[in-house]
Amino acid sequence: MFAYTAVVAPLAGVPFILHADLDAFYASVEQLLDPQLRGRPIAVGGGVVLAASYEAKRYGVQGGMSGVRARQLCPGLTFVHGHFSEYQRLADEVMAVFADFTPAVQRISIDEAFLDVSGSIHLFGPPPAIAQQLRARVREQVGLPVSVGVARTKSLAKIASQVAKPDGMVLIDPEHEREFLDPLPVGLIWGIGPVTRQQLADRGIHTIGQLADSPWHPLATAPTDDTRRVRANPRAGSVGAQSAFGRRFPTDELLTSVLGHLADRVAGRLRAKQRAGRTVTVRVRFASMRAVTRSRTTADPIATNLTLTEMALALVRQALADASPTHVDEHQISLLAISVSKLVDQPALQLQLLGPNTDSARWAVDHSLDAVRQRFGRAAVGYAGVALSPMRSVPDEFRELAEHEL
DNA sequence: TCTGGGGTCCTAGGACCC
DNA sequence: TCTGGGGTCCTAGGACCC
Repeated sequence: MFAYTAVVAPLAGVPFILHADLDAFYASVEQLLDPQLRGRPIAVGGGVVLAASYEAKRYGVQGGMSGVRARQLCPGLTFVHGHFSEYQRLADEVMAVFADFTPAVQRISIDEAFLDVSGSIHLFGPPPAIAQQLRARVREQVGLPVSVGVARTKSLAKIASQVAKPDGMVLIDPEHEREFLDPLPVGLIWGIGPVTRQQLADRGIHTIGQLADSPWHPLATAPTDDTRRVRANPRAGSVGAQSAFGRRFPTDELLTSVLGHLADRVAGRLRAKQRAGRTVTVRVRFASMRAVTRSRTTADPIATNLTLTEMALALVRQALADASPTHVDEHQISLLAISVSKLVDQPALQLQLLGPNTDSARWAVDHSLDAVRQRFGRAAVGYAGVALSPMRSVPDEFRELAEHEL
């Protein structure tokens, strides 16, 4: 790992952004909770690897990989069950530490955040010193390793934190950005994934410097041109849920049971935050892995299980009817998803004032079920016709960690 | 052994209005 | 009969991120 150690004199008007990223977060928490796991290759999960420790990553084990494949790559791998509520609690503690350094904290997932520290310099010193204090406090107070990138823009800070991993700090000096970036692989740029990386590689472009000097430069906004601000607590623009279930024929039983379950999750989250949405989108993935989407926008916002289920069912049937499978693998489907967007606030009071239309009656029913669940737990009331889904590949607690604030 | 689940953003075409 | 251009909303697909 290399770092610019020169302390940068704060340039007037130059913003300083930190990107702080907890290292192998779930796996690090498991190693924190159980000292016997420290220094060993571990994976959280079972059938699917949800997270891997650095010791396991060295063998090529990655999140999303099947457990079988992971064991092939790393025979000494230890699987542990996740302590999901601990992940949330410890990550929240880390964010609280961040907030001690600046109010301008934008959390972008459970385990990483941007901080604008431009206004904190007079309190804590130059940005690299702030980054090191922050890392030390997270280590002492929470016990977890965190890597931090320091730079003039969000994109640059994000690149810097990746270079800093594991457990390091990297500053990109605003006066030497190109020198720093040029030798790095293009894949480090936020927004350049496997597809774009391959397209660039086909044209002989592998480094950021080569990209900057090429005609394809506009493919991605240059990290140095990034003007996005650190925004505290942006609200989610959509809510969704999906379920993968291997290959199955799209029978009425399958569609109603899976869509009912998904609609229950999505609409329940909307009601819990007094929100509703006007656009319903479904996604159908065939056994061939080809996926299609169908969406519909309504005049009235939706937040009830039954209305959402009905709309989703109609859209999925439409998608299946349009498909006319030419491929044998498109007679069966492997995933269904529901997403609701164009969200609006919908306080309960406001809904009651709308009068006794169908959806407000449904809303009242759902709302009382929500109340029962709040008191006695989710399992207390099953959705009509939906026993607990027999094909859940990932625990609900894990799903909840990925949910964004509505 | 086929490849989980939560999101965001961008593009492009068509409908519709002025 | 044929013709313009701008703006907004909706739909579908896809890349990407954690």
